[in-house]
Amino acid sequence: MARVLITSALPYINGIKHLGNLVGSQLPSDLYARYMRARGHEVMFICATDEHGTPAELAAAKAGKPVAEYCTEMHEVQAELARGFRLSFDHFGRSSSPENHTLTQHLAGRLKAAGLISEVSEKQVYSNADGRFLPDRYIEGTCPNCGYERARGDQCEECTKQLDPTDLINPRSAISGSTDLEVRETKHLFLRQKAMRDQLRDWIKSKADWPILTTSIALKWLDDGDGLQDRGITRDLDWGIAVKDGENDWPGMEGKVFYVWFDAPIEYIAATAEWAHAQGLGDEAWERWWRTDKGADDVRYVEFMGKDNVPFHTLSFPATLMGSAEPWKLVDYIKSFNYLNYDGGQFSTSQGRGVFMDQALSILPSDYWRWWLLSHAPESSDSEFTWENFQASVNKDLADVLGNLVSRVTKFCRSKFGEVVPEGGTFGPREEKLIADLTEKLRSYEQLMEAMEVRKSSAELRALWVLGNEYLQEAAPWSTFKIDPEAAAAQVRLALNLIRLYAVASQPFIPDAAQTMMTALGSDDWSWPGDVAAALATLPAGHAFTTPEVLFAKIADEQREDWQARFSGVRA
RNA sequence: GGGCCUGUAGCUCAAUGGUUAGAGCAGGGCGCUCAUAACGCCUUGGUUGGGGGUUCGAGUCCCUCCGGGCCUACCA
Repeated sequence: MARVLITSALPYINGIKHLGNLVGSQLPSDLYARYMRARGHEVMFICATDEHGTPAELAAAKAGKPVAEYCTEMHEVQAELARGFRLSFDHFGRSSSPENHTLTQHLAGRLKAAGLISEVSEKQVYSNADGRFLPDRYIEGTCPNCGYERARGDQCEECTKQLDPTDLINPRSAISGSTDLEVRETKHLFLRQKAMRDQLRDWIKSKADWPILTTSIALKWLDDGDGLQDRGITRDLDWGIAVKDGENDWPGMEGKVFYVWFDAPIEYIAATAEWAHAQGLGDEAWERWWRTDKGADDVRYVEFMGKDNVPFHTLSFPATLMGSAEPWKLVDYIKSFNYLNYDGGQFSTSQGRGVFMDQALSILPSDYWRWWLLSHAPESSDSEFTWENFQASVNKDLADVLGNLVSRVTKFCRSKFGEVVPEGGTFGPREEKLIADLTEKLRSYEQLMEAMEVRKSSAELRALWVLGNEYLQEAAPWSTFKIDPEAAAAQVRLALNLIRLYAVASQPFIPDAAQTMMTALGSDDWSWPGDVAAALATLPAGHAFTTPEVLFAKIADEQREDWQARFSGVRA
């Protein structure tokens, strides 16, 4: 048994996430966590809401609520949706937790002691009307290059020229529209990543098994242009983790907070501490996952994220942990994803385009979404959601191939033998062949799941289901029954046991349907089918079962058209 | 501008430089009747975006052109 630490990129707090966010980190990490648990490994699966930063403050202001209250509410909303999608986090924390405050301040203090923090005075735009410093992209104005009137302070989206906010003609606040702006001097802390460049490069180069998407992004940041730059890790905001040197004040940094990208990854660790404390356990309970001097030596740590998060997880966060000179557990494998597009364009939280998690659950059970999203995960390139593809895939894979198999086996048994596993008969060459085929496919499935090959795993699982239909067609117990009822009994006994095997194997993808199958069979035996022949003898003759309702109702054309129309515009 | 990824059947995707480029869906044919008109078997369908090159051999490596996407450090 191994110990596996799994983290999903933290969803930002400012609203309900769309399906593109879900498939990029939370869902595949859940798939992996469920599979690892199913194989008997000890798993710690961590996620949290990322609650700091300017967008959180603005979203709270828009909602007319204090930011702390807004975050508490949105955290609960996101937690409820996570439960709705059956995301099996051991803990779903909050980056605003006391644990994260303590740990972030502690690590900053360690970095300072190691000489890896520099103080830099710089000029930033301050908006008197908004009462805050404005990040570059929250300043709008006319592009001096192309004349586009809604250019942002960091870059003109029209001509793609990179800008400085002071370049803009007629600059104004993107928040309030106010032109009462001024440039003020402010002091910030920088993480001296430049000083750690060689150390980081050596570390990344040692990760030869990482996806190319992950390493190419990291190496580009390390070596592009002038190479890796120091990164500002503080901001002039009210909401966040106060800048401190461990438990001590940091002279000159009063009223400032750490930048969210400094404290967000630290929350992976802090959330594990939150978990320990919530369980009434001591610090050693979480330290054995994160401190190599306290038991984390044998932990395998895997991170899941969308490609936009890669620089922070390959550079800043490792630099933070390495630079602390404390024995923190570093990531062993980073699984990164491309983007899921929606019907010809991008999903967009800010524009309300696409299907959001709450809407998805309001029209169909989570298994439908889990199956489609995972079997179409954007691994090698961006992928696209269309309602036609969703309907076709779900109907064929879930309703026809798996659902109907469960239906035909249980109903046939009920009509000929009653709702008990039938007795008598023996297995012949056909059954031997089935067991051999199942074993081969199952072993392949295990390898793919181990390797986090999400789409390929789903295809292999589906192939496993297909074997059941092929067997039934060949064995044809409905014909056998007429001339040799005992032989038919053996065939049906095998088929019923096959359903249990499918429940176990499918559980990481479609947990609810798997539970329904298991419950219908009157079993609670989730042991992994290491030996397929033995697994197919789990339910003995005479064991009672119930015939389940339709496992997956098909999506009708009218439903699809209705949803297509309903989700064609932007969210209200 | 620079960098990275990507382009394979109508659609979604596979294929350590090595037989005749494969699956699923969709289309066509046959079979079955237990089942959610489901399932099984067979089958049509490709100048691997264009062009050039390296090689005994290229979807794969190199050059170039065309299309799609992402990143480019103060959104997170």
